[in-house]
Amino acid sequence: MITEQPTFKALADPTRRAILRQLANSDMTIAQVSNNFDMTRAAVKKHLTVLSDGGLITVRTRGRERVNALNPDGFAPVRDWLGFFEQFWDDRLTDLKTAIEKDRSND
Amino acid sequence: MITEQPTFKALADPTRRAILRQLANSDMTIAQVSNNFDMTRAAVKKHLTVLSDGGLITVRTRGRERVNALNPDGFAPVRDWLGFFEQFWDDRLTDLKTAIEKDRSND
DNA sequence: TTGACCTGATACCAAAAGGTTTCATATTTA
DNA sequence: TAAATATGAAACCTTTTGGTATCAGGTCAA
Repeated sequence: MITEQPTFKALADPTRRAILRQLANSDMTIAQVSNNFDMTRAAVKKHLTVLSDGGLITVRTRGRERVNALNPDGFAPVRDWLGFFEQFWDDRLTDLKTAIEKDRSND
Repeated sequence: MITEQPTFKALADPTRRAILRQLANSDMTIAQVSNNFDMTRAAVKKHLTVLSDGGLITVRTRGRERVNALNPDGFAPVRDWLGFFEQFWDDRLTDLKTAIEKDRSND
């Protein structure tokens, strides 16, 4: 609801996740990214816009080109969100352990 | 493309992520989950189906009720996917460090 | 058995998403 | 300057998505 929504939305599409993997290897212009997918440049451009909105990539201008680059920090919202659950499970395990210890002391 | 798509898709909706947080606290029937959201039971049921398809929750029958529970293992595909990028960045840092060391040895 | 209760499933709707086509604009470069 | 290159943006189309309303079926309790 806060600001994590654009990130999760950006990751929901398989084409966009594939683009991110491409960008992990090297920065690419829109045309370069387009060459790797079976769709028009306009469609790829839309995906790049969504990825940018989600903070997962950055775009810099180089002459008439736009160079897209992965933004490692953009993954933070997702990692944090997953972290909530992991923390939760850790706490649950701790509680379970405590309960067992307590039960043993009652023997 | 493999089997991670249903998981990412399930996480893309804010209502579904909210449901997961609810289920982190305790297992709930469809009716119980519905009480916490401003939409019909049918709509919530659809969301639960998507979450189940994504492997993020499990559903067990208890009489005439369906009890929905969080499935911790369901998050693995997302963690693994994120892991690829983290591994990648680690390698990049290692390469950078190596390059710097090599450069220094040339002084 | 008979209601009351919990859920499944279907039909239907409006809005969003993913694509394409087309045209305009900015940069290079011959 | 002119042509080629790289992109932005808008209009349009089809499918998916998130929701509702409605009805049928299984389960519990009096």
